[in-house]
Amino acid sequence: MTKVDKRKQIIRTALELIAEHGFHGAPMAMIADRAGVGAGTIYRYFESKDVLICDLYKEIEQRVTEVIAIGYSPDETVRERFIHLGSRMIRYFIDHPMEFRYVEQFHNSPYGAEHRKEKILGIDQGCNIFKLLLEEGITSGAIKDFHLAVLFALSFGPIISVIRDHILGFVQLDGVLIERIVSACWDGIKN
Amino acid sequence: MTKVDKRKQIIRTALELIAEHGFHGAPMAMIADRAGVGAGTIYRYFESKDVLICDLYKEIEQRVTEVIAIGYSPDETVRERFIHLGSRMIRYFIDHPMEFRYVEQFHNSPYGAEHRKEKILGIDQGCNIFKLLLEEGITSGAIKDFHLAVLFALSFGPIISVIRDHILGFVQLDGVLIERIVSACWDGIKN
DNA sequence: TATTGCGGAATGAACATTCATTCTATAGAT
DNA sequence: ATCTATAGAATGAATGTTCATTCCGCAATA
Repeated sequence: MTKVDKRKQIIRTALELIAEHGFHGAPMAMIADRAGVGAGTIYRYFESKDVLICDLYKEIEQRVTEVIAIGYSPDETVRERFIHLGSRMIRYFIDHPMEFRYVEQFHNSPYGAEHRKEKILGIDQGCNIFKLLLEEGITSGAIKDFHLAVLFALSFGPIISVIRDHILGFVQLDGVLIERIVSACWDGIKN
Repeated sequence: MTKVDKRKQIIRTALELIAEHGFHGAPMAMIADRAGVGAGTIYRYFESKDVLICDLYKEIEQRVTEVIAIGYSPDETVRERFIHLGSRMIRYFIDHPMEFRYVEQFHNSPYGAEHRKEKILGIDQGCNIFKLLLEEGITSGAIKDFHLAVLFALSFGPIISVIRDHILGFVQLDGVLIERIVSACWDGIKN
């Protein structure tokens, strides 16, 4: 196995185990075992478990950002673009349920709090497109004049919730339903 | 200290420590210490840490259920009742931020998965009023005909999200804003 | 042969839980 | 009223377990 492969293998295994069993149900020894490497080897690629966890998060965040931006056209109406981003996000996480579960775990942990603080201060790349879109909507009068955090809550809150329900098997989402749901979110924020 | 007081003290301390530092940042020894009891004493009241954690959750759930039902009148319109429940829930958690953080931690943990499964099978007392209200809304045509899980997502998703933002200091919620937000949620689910 | 990467046993810290002991409060005896 | 016996509550040091991390000898490669 090459160096790059080994790193990938470790990251992939960590994702699987942590998504399924949580940070504390995924000991380094188990990750090493399932990844087919020695326990010590992980430390050649990641300084500590914390670093591994954070690096993995960053990788996922970047992948999501890239994917939801595909096919995004500034020429469309605010509503159309909102539906585009919302739908793509739901689709991405439905196709990558482990990444979703991982991200959720991350957000609800000490790492998440840290992460949020950084985001509110600096530039949050992850939601940048969304942010710009919502701001444009407020300015043009298409969207209710709420604080940005509230608009995020009204948009992402249901989306996250619905993805979780799908992954847990409570609902079965398909293309039509996804569109209807994102459209309902839009009804919540539109003027 | 009486027996009842001691139990209360242990539960209260567990709530504080776990809300702030997470399940794994709140060792039994620390809980005992801050509660002013011996480490072994906790085990006279709770069989294990797991039981303590679950009992505490149940207590919070019950308190919330009771409080949001106050002043609820079946005579009001579906919309009015929806606003009532949503607003009261936001208010309750704003007034009890530690309970909110605790509940969030609980939901995003192995306990939470277990809990969800039980809920979907049996009678979930916690959201029973909400459930009945939404079902009535669907029947009467006041609410969009979505799967119940989706309606829950559209209603609670933003509410949870917005409470968290308030507690973290991103937004400052007041009576007017709360009403506007819950009203926006209603716009999302109404027909 | 020298160098680099690897594995996995060894280490030590952190924790939940236990249990032998101490304390406390009540009841009965004097 | 005072003293003693007893049950049950409380205690916290000791235990055993579970990890993250380190370390050292081995193997592959150059």
